[in-house]
Parts: sequence; structure tokens; C-alpha cells
Amino acid sequence: MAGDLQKRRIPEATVARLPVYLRILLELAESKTATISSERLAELAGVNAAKVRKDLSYLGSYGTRGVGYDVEYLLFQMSRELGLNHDWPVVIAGIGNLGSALANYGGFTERGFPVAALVDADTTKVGRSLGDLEIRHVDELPQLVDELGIAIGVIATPAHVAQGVADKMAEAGIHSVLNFAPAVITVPDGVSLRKVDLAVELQILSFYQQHRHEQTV
Amino acid sequence: MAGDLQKRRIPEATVARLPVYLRILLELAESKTATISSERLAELAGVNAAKVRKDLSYLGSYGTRGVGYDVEYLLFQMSRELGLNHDWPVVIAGIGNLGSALANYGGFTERGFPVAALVDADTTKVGRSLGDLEIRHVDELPQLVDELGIAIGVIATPAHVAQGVADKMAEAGIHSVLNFAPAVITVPDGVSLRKVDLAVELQILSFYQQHRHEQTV
DNA sequence: GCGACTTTGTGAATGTGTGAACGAACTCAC
DNA sequence: GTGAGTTCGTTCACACATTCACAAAGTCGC
Repeated sequence: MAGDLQKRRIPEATVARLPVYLRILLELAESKTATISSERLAELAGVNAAKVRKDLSYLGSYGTRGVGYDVEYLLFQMSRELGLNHDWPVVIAGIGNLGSALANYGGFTERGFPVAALVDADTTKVGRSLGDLEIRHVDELPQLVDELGIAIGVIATPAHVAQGVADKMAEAGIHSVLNFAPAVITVPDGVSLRKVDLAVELQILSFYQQHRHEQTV
Repeated sequence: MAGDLQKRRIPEATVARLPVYLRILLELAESKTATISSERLAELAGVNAAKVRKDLSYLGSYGTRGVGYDVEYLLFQMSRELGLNHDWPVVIAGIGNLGSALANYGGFTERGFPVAALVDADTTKVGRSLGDLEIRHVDELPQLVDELGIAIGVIATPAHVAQGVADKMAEAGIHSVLNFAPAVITVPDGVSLRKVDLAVELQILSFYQQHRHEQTV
């Protein structure tokens, strides 16, 4: 009885896979596929079929035994669960090489994450335009967050200022941060943080490359 | 006796953290810090101290009880384990927005992953220069890999051609692939694959943002 | 050289994630 | 409506990862 309200806490590993399923379902919907089995979906997602069924079961019992999952319905439920039934405006901090590329990269807006603001600490950059956005000073974050309803902050600054920017974002009321800077940063409780570190990814690959021979002796 | 050779197989989770420790150690070395305790290193890496010790123990017993780890020595051992005692030339496939940014982003070369070649399938792009590299046609991959000793391929193409590029890379003898395209791709046995999907990261953040209220009732 | 203190390295306990297996629930042909 | 076939949802056992707790092994002051 006590555990009734909190019935389903979705495991982190599952949460990380849901967006992959979602993208596949979108493609299936586009190609007019009405239903999909866990087996086929698993194949497309590159995972085990049992895992797909378990993952989807956290969302509810949306499948039909003997048939599979209704693509449209599953899409609807999954979008709802992922919070994708509305847009989440994003601010990008640090308009250097990477920041500019991210700002120009259409993929964000397309998937419901419109780039609503750009900020930088460099006053020579402030005022310039990129696409149809003007670069603002990082100290204007609070107003920008407030006015534009910004929920997510993307950090594309040099490593040594990343923590400072994260602090400002948290202070401005941003609860989700995606960090591209090659630095470990911390955020207050209640703020979600994810990181993408390109060099780290390459180094992981390097490790396995290095050990490829030793491994399969 | 049989398990002697294969004494230490480093867990995946540990491998993913080693590059983070490495970066911190580099910073410590730069600031002339001679030794570091697992506790302090844990703090800097944002993890648990016991985890640090266990992770480092997979590399060997390089710490000194009562003292900590010698920064320089640990750096040396870790670099060796990660295969970072020499450069790993990289080819970037797909010179669009993201590909260009990656090519210009100095961070790769700086960390031992020089961008040695750029390829694209678009013949109007082939022949153009970016930085000091000329864009080559993707069909030249085998020669480029061979001549330049390329070990790692980075896919920054549109999703619908990513699998094809991955196939060509594997065929050309590349054993490590980093995929930025928003698509699930597969590679042959013996080839390592990692992915970075920006939209997926944002959607994961969106999930937790969506559930933030429900969670902490 | 001894005792107080520090810090590593690892065994054991706990928590999280995965995959096989199987009953339950559905479709379809006849 | 019955039987054969399909596919989901869930249980169970196991593998992997994390954290605690503590003996072992060092330092340092005197």
C-alpha cells in the first residue's frame, strides 16, 4: 500500500535507452509501420529483445501479446514519459568553435530543443549574431532563463571556466546541464548533469585498441 | 597457473573513468603536485574514494600506503595502459557543421589524436581545404588509412549514411569508431564502437526534468 | 626502534543491470 | 470454438559494479 504511489521508478539504464527506441519508433511511424514486435525493435536498437520488453514495461503494459506494440500509441506514451510533448528551450554557453557548431546544428530544434539563447563571457563576442540569435553576456542568464523559459543549459566553454558557468546556470534556475567542457563539474542537488567528453571517448577507444591483441591471444 | 597471464581484465566501467583520472593527474603534474591520495583524487573526479583505489588497483599496486600515489609515476603507468604513449591519427567522415567543428577543435590533437584526414561523399566538398587538410573522397579511405596509419574513425555524417560509412571504415582496416550520427550502427567483431548522441543526451535530461517534481514529493 | 597516524589494497556485502525461460494473453485458420 | 502459433510481461538466476570496512604497510616524531 505504501509503495503504490511510487509504483514505477525507471532505472537509469532504461532511461538512457528510451530515446533510442523513440527515434526508431519515429522512423517506423514515418514508414507507415503500424505495429512492431519487441524482437524487431531490439534488432533495430541493437539490444536484446528481453531488455526491450522489460524497458517498455516500465512505461506500462502498452503491448498486445501475439501482436506487438502499436507504434503510434507507444510513441505517444514514450514522448509523454520523456517529457517531449512540449519544447525545452536551450541556452548554449561559450560560443567558440564547438558552441557555434552546436548553435548551427539543426538537430536540436528538430527534436524539440530549440536553441533560445547564446551567452559568452567575452565582451568582444557579445552583441554579434549567429543565425538569428544575438550573443548575450553570461551575466544576463537569469533574465534570459526567466523570459524565455529556458530549462536546459549547454556548456561549451573552455574547461577552466566550466564550473563557474555551471554555478551561474544553477543560480539562474536551470535544472538540467549538459557539459561539453573537458572538466569535472558539480551541480547542486536537484540539478541533473550529463557530460559529453570527446577526448575521453577517444581515449576509451584507444584503450581497447591497445588491448586488442593481448585480449584475443 | 592458467589464469596467470590474463591476471587483470579491467572492467568497462573502470576503463571509462581512467581518462578522467588521467586528465586530473595531468593538471596536478602541471601544478607541481608530487603525490595525491585516493581521497583527494576522488573528490576531484567526483567519485567515491574506494572506487578510485579499486580502479587504480587494476593497473597494479602503484600507491604507497600512508602516502598516496606518485603523480608522475601513476601518469606514466596510466598513459601506457590507455595506449597514449603514442599518437593515434584520426579520420573524420562527414564534413558538415559538426564535422568541421570537430576538425577545427584543437582539443583532439592536443590529447594525442591528431586529425590526419577528412573525407566526405559530396564531390562538391572534395578538394576543398579545412585548416591544413584537404577533404578527400570517402572511397579513398583504404589508401588514407594505410598511408597515414589511421586507427580511429569519427562519423559525423547524416544518420542515413552512417552505417555505410562505418562499413567502409571497417573494411579499410579501422578498428575503432566514434559515431556522432543519430543512428544505431553495427560494426564487425573486433571493431570497437562508441557513440555520442547529442539529442539523446538532451532527451535524457528532459526525462529527469519532467520527473523532478514527482520524484521529490 | 616504538607508537600514533595515514592511506592503500582487497574481501565481503549490497545494489543494479542483463538475459533466459516460461506462463498468460492474444490472433488466425478452419 | 478449438488448436496452433505468436508475442508480451514477469520471474529468477547470474554477472557486473559500487561501497563499506579493515588488515597490511607505509610515514613521522622522538
